[in-house]
Amino acid sequence: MDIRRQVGMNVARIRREQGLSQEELAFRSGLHRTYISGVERGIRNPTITVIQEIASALVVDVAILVASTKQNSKYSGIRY
Amino acid sequence: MDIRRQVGMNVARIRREQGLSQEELAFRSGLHRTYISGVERGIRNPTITVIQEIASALVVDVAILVASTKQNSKYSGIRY
DNA sequence: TTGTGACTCTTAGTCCGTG
DNA sequence: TCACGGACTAAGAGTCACA
Repeated sequence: MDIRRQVGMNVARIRREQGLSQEELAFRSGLHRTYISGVERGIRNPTITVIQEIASALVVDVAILVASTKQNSKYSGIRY
Repeated sequence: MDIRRQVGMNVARIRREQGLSQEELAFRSGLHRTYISGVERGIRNPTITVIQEIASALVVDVAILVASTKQNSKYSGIRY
């Protein structure tokens, strides 16, 4: 599983859970709307600082964004 | 707390726990030794794919490398 | 509201060294 | 064994018009 797709799926899922548009997330994270789009689709290869900014805008830990879907599909199963 | 330092401390700590040199980790991860050095010191801004390669070489999950564990700050009294 | 190609500018990442 | 620097090439950051 490509880590970029994994991060993208997590960002998109959490963003939707919070009822945000890509544009709103872009504004909150200080990134461009099309860049957020690229990250969510897994075609961008973001640096750790960018991921940090997105995580901050979503008010979640960076570890949540890089976690495999299998682990965080149900929060109950997470082991740290 | 700078996420880059956080990742750097985690990489350095886990690498030492496994008794590996920077050069050995560089070889296993397919990255350059000077780059590993920079990541550990927090002066590099690695992409998510690079972090995954390092995580793979250390046989840990990516989430472990980005985790902000309070244990790290007082680990061995290291000053950064 | 989001996807996409095509950019420019900046930095990620390599390779040569030294102390 | 590692920190650190200079110079370099590949790739990411960041933006836009348009679909």
